[in-house]
Order: sequence, then structure tokens, then C-alpha cells
Amino acid sequence: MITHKEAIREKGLRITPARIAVLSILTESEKPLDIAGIITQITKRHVDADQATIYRIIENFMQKDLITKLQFHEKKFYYEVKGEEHHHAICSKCGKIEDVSTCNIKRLEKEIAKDIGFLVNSHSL
Amino acid sequence: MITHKEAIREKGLRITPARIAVLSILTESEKPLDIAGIITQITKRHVDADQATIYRIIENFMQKDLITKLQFHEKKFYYEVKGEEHHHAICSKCGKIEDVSTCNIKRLEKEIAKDIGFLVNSHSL
DNA sequence: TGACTAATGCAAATTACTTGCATATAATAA
DNA sequence: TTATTATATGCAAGTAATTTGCATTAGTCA
Repeated sequence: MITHKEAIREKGLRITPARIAVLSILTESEKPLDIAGIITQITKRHVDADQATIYRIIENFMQKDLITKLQFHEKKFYYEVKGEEHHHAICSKCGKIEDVSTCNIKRLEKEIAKDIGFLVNSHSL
Repeated sequence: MITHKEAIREKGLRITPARIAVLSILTESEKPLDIAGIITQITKRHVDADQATIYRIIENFMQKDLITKLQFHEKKFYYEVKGEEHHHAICSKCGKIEDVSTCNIKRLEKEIAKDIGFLVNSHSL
């Protein structure tokens, strides 16, 4: 089982308290978090990091493909670790987020690729 | 064939030059537009409307279900008239947007609803 | 045509995110 | 372990997209 430190180091990034914290927070969270959510967790862990730092960490984790960015029709973004590909269902009343299994989405992706003549390299649902 | 004025009136909104302009711009555009794009078209038509007004028009058109909001992993939103339900494919090189036909997406929606026990009332792809 | 309410313009405020630059701190080598 | 050096961080200011308050204007209906 690969540690957070190892994961960070493998991507050629330096290991810092803030990076370890962000990665483990996102790994342990059962739902995607926005920046405010990450900062809340960060402070709970008594790691202090400026929000500019959080944004920069998020930025380089995305470039290194450790996390992905999500949007739910709000202007802010949410982030989650890039594991099994999956999607989300959000309750329109309470905001609860559920994961959606992906098996049948792959098939849909193929059909769409065929229809429009694009090679689909990513999608968001 | 229903006119823009009629469509606006039917929703219980007052008919104003800015509203007519926004609705026809979005109807005539072959791709979703962001606020800047709408304003560009507005000024081209010599209708002058403050951007706060455009935002408010967009807001009430959405509430009245005349248009929908789209996001493409950017912080700004795009808008299009709510006609045939469909989705978009965006070329990652040139940004070109293509419509995706929807027939098989309905089926997917049903399968997902069954899986997670949500009643799916909307989705975005 | 009034009268009433909804819509608009203008400027300022807010939210989410970004940048510049000086300082601090990881990583590597001696 | 310590010195070196590049990378990461903090702080404060900046930007983009969107929102709000409030006074004024303009649709709508009687």
C-alpha cells in the first residue's frame, strides 16, 4: 500500500506538510471537496497553509494527475483523488453526493465517439 | 412557430428589448455562449444593456426554464436555449463544440437511477 | 392615460481564484 | 551533518465572473 509521501515523491514533487495534508484529506474524504472544505480540514489537523498554497498544491496535483476537478453547476470547483473512474449523483434537495458506477458509461462513450467522429479522451458527467 | 416575444410573455415575464435580444441571440447561436459572447452580440445589434441586466435576464430565463447553463471546466458558464435535450463534445485541441445525440443517454439515466435509488430529474454530460 | 410593479443602469461589493516577490524549507551532494 | 540550490510558501495585492443596492425608467393592465 503506497503512502501519500511516496505518491507525492513519485510525481517529482517535494514532500511538504501541506501537500501530505491535502492528499490525505482528499483520499480520506468520502466526497469531493472544494477549497474551503480542504482548508477547513487542513486547519482541523493543525497544519497551517495559506490558501494561495492550497491552490498551488491543487494545481500541481492536477498536473501530475493525482486528483481531478469537478463542477456541479456552481462557480467553484471540487476535487477528488483520481482513483477508479466514476461519476456523481447530487440530490437536488439536500446536496448529498453519491458515486455512480461506470460500467455502462464506457459503452455510451464508445457510441458517442462513433456518432460524432471524435476520439473521446475524457468526459464529465 | 412561436415568436420570442410570445415565449417570454408565456413565462410571465415582461417583454423588453434586452430580453428579446438575449433570447434571439441564444436561439440563433449554433453553439452555447458565455456572458461576454452575449454582450458582444447585444452590442452588434445596437441594443444596449448593462451587464448586470444580462446576468439578471439569464437568471430569470433559467428559472423559467427557457435556457440552460453549461460548464466546460472553466470558471465561467455558457448558456443555450432549452430545446431538444442534447450534450456536447468539445475538441481538446481547438475547442470546437459538437452536439451529441441523446437517444442512448436516456437509457443510461434509467440504469443509474436504478443503481443508486435516486430519481434522476436532470443531468449534465 | 395613469398607476403599479417589474426591469434597468450604475457603481460598489463579493466570491473564487491568481500572481509577484521576498523568505523559508526540502533535497541533494560534499 | 552541513552547505547549496531550487522549489515551495506566505503575504498582500490583483483579476475575472458574478451579484447586489438603490434610484430611475418603462411595460402592463385597468
